[in-house]
Amino acid sequence: MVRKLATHASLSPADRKAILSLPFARRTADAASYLVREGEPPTQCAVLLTGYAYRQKLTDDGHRQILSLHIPGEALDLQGIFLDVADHSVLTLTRADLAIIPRAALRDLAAERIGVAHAIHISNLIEASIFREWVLNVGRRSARARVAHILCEFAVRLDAQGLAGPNGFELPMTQEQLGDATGLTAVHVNRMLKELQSDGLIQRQRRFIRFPHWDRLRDEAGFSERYLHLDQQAA
Amino acid sequence: MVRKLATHASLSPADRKAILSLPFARRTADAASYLVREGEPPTQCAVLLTGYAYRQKLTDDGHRQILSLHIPGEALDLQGIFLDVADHSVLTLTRADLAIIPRAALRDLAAERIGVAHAIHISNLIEASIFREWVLNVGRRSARARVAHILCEFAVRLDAQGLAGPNGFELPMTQEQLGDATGLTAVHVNRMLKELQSDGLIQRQRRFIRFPHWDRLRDEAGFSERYLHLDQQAA
DNA sequence: CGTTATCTTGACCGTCGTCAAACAGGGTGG
DNA sequence: CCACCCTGTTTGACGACGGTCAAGATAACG
Repeated sequence: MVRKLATHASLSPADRKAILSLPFARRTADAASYLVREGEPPTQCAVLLTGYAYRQKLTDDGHRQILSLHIPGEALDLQGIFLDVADHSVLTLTRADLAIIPRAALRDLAAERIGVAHAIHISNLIEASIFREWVLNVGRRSARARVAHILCEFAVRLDAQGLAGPNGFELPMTQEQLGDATGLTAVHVNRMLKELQSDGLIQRQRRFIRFPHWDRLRDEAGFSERYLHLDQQAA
Repeated sequence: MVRKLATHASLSPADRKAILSLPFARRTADAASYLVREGEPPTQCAVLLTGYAYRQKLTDDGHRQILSLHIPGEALDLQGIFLDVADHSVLTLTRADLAIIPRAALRDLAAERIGVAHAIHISNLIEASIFREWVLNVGRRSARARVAHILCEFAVRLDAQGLAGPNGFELPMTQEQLGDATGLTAVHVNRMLKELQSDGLIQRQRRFIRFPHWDRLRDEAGFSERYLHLDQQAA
């Protein structure tokens, strides 16, 4: 369960054993519960065993921006290990099973085993790359392309984790949340989804999404998976 | 000159010597010259001795988004060291003096000296935090607040590097570039600058900016310097 | 000086936000 | 099993923020 932690980006020889023998506590969290709170010092790192999560920031007048999405198997606060105060919050999107690892244990492990530290570093770098893509998405793309783009990213990442159904996936978020992730309002997200649907680029039933013409959607979104660094070499 | 590389975020004992004895080549680059090109494998890391730089990404229909700004003393491609292919480009904003360090040398040093690797890691984490703030800025703030915010960030970072004049600074970018950084058009950036000016929040003469009421501007921008992690502890 | 990039301003327009109401689904309790 | 409610989705009318286009003004630069 914890083994997916770092294999994503970088191989570790028998560092794996050390990771697997980290102390952890299992916990189940309801949907919409805080795992990290902006402004507080992080004390732990959670690994998503099941369920989804996201990060957010608020403007001082209360507008929310979602910064990233997290799918099962991902570690959630790998940068909080090394930063003294959280600059954003992390919340569950759905009910989720977590493995909670104390921050100190991870720090110690990283200090001892350079392979582990490196794997964490790579993972953080890839996340940073995703933030950069989101700056572009929210800053320079049309509403339609933004929505298409986030669907593409989600689909490709699910697929990379081996979680994608053969012909679609369940999108675990409301249109309100989709709006906060794309810098739009829920109403306008709805308009775009309907538009993509009536143009035949996606099919929906409830929150289950299907892509009849993946390549056309990809084009609309201007999506290129380069930024996900999926084939990043092991170090 | 290279010593500023990592001291920003984390102390290194006599790792400093190792950093200072890295091989490097000095080079002067004109304004608007590419240092890293999206899609290519990075081969080097440049440290900005003088001059300014920025990172950018393009949509497939040619719109540009600026992702971050870099001021003298900062290392420019500290994540390219560990990623196999660049997901964005890095360019100079002005004429700049650079110290070019081969990628392999830095990798080797990081592999040998865990303190150096850690310092690079922290630096990358802080950059990631800045990307997150930019997602928020571009996604959820009004045009006026976006422009105010980028001015605040630039001022505070200059000040942290000891480069701020007592009462203002030279903004080394055109309004077009300011637009690409904030997700706006140059025309609208101009409108916002004039508005901020006539409201007395900034003073300008040419590209030199002054802040008569720093706290009011800060409020307008919704700026909090937490995300810059300026007082991040040494590890 | 002339040439070019940048800044500035105005008029107009479109994308997207706002407000509000109707509608669907999924639980819960009677 | 059905009323009820709550959250989320859908739709329409309207308005505003910011984009577009174009022209003129101001530097910088050779």
